[in-house]
Amino acid sequence: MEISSENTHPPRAESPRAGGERALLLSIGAVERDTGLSKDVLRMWERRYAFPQPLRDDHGERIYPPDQVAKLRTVKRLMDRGFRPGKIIGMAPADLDALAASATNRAGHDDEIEAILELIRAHQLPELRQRLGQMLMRQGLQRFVTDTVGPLTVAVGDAWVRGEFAVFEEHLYTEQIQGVLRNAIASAQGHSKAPRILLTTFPSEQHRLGMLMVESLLVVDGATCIPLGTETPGAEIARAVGAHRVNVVALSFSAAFPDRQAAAGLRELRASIPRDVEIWAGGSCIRRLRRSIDGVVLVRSLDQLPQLVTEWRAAHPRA
Amino acid sequence: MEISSENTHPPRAESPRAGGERALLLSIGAVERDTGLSKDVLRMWERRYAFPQPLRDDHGERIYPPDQVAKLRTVKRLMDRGFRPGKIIGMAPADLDALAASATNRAGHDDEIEAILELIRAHQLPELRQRLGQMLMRQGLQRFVTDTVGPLTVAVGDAWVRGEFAVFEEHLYTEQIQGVLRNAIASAQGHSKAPRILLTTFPSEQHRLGMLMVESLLVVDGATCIPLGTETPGAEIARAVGAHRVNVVALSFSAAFPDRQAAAGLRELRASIPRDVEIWAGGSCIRRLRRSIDGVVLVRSLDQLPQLVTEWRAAHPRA
DNA sequence: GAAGCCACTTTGACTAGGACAAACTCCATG
DNA sequence: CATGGAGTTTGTCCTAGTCAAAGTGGCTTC
Repeated sequence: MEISSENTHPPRAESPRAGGERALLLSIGAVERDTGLSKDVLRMWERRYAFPQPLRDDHGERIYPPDQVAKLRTVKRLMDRGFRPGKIIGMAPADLDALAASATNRAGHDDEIEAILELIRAHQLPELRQRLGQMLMRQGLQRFVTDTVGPLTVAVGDAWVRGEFAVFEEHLYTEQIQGVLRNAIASAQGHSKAPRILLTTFPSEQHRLGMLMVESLLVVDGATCIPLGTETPGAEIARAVGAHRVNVVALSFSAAFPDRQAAAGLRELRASIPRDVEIWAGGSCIRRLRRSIDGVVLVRSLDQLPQLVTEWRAAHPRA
Repeated sequence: MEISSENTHPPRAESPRAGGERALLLSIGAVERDTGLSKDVLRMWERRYAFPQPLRDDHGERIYPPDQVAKLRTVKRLMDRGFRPGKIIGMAPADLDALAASATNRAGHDDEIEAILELIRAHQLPELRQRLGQMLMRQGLQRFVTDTVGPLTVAVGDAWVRGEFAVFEEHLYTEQIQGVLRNAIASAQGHSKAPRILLTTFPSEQHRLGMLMVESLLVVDGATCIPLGTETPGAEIARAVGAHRVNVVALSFSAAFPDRQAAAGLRELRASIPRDVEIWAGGSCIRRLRRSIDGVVLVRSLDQLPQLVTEWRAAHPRA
C-alpha cells in the first residue's frame, strides 16, 4: 500500500469513550492510515461516486463505519492489481470478493508451497522458520529463491488480494523471508568478484523482497553487491555509481509500479550515468512492458540473472 | 533520515527535462516527502508566518526553490528536537544551522564510532562490513546494539542533516546494519520463552533500524519475538495480538513521527486490545512526550528493555 | 519554593468545492 | 500490427476558514 499524505493523524474522532464496547468509527485520518487512500481521494470519491458515505459527528466531520472501511480496503487491493476505481467502486462487497477470487490464480501450487501457506495461516511461527530453513538447505540458495520464495511470494500476494490473508500475516511472512535471505546472503558472501552491482528501487517502490531475491542470486554467482535498500532517488543512484565504481545498476519494480513512470525513470537514469555502466531492470512491472528501452536490459525472469552475470564477465575479461 | 509520507507520487513538477542542468524546483507533494511536513502544514505556515514563500508555476501551483526546502528541513529537524515552529521559523538560515549544530552533539563520539563514520564516507564497503562484524563479536549483541549501533545511527542521522552524508550513503549504512543485526538475531534465537512480544511500527513510520535494535535486545533476553516489519495498521495489530497470543506489543517511533499521532494511535490501540496485554512504546518521538499515556509503558532508553522483560516475568511467574 | 489551576497562545488536522494535467482507454489511420 | 489522436478517468493541487488539543505562563496556595 502506498499513501500519499503522510503525517496527518487526527486527534479528533478516534477515541470515543475507551471503556465500553465501542462502535469503532474511524475519522478520515484513521481511514487514510488504515486503507492507504489519501484524504483527498476519500473526499473525491464521495463526491464523484457517492461512495463512501461516512456519517458525521457533532462537528460535521466524517466518521466511517467499519463495513465501509472494509469495502474501501477491498477496492484498494483490487486497484493494486490494476483495476480502476470507477469500474469497481459501485459493486456490492460480495461481488468484489468474487472478482478478487477470479483475478488471482489459486490453483497450481505444489505441496511444499501449500504446506508453507498453511503454516502462515495457522500462525505457527517457529515451524515456519524451521521449514524455510530446511528448504533452503535442501534446495540450495539459488533453487530456494527461484523455485520456492518466488512462487510463494506470488501465492501470498494472491491470497492477500482475495482477503484470505490478513495484512499482519503478509507482514510476518515478508519479515521471515527477509530474515532467511539476509542470513543466506551473509553466509554466501565471500570471494567477491566483478561485476560490482548496485541494487535498489526507485522512490515510491517499497518492494524489498524482490531486491533481496536478486541479491541472493547475484551473491551466489560471486558478484559484488552494493545494496542501497529501497527508494533511492535517481540522482543519488548516479552519485553512488561513481562513488562505488559500479559496473551494473540493478533495479526492481513491483506490479504496483506504474509502467510509464518506470520507463521514464529508466531513461532518465540511463542518460545520467556513464554508458559503460549497464542497467538491469526486473520485476512484475517490467514483465508487462512491451517495448524495450535503449541501453537497459529488461530482466523478465529471475532465471536470467546468472546468465547475465556470465555474459558480463565474458564481455569484460580483464575485470 | 526517515520519511513519513508513503505513497504519494506527484506526477507534477518534479521531472523537468532530464538532460540539462535543472533548477530542481519541487512541487508541494515533493516537499512533503522530502521534509516530512504535510501539505496542510506547508500551506498553513505560508499563511501564518509568511514562510515558505514558494514561486508559482504557469498554473498557480507552488514550486519551492531548493534553499527554502533546505531551511524547511532544518526547521523540521529542530522541531524534532523539541523546538516550536513559531520560535524558529523567522530565523536566518545561518542562525538556524548554528542552532542545529549546537543542538546536535557533533563531538563526543569515541574513536570507534568515528572510524566507522569514516569508512562510510570513504565507501569502503568490505571494510565496513568487517569492522561491524568485529565489533559485534567483541562487544556481544547487547552492548553492540546499545553502545555502537544506537550512537552510530544517531551520528549518521545528524551528519545527514548537516549535509555531510549523501542519501545513498545513509541507505547503504542502514542496509549494512540490517544485515548484521538480522544475522545476529537469527543466531541468538534459540530457547524462546515468555513473554511473547509483537514488534512493529504504525503506518507512515518506516524506521526499521530502531525495531531491529529492539528485537536484538529482546532475543538476547530469551523473549519470543513476532516481528511484523513496519507500518502495520492499528486494527491489524489488534488481530495479530489475538492470533499469536501476544503478551506485549512493542512499537517504535522515530523522531520524525508527529507526537500527536503517536499519542492518539497508542490510545486507540490501548482501547482495542485486552488490558492484560502490555504496550511498550519507544524511540525518539516517545522520548519527547511529556505526559504519560494510560496503560502504555514509555521506553525512553534501550537500556530499559532487559529490565522490562525481567519485570514482566516477575509479574507472571507461571508463564 | 513546589504544586496546582486557569486563561491565553500556538499549532495542525479538519471542513468545503473547484480546476486542471497526467494517465489510461479506445478508435481510426498508416 | 503499431502509431497517433481524442475522449474519459482520476488524483493532486488550489482557495480559505474553523476548532480542539497541546504548550506557556502567571497566579494562587500550601
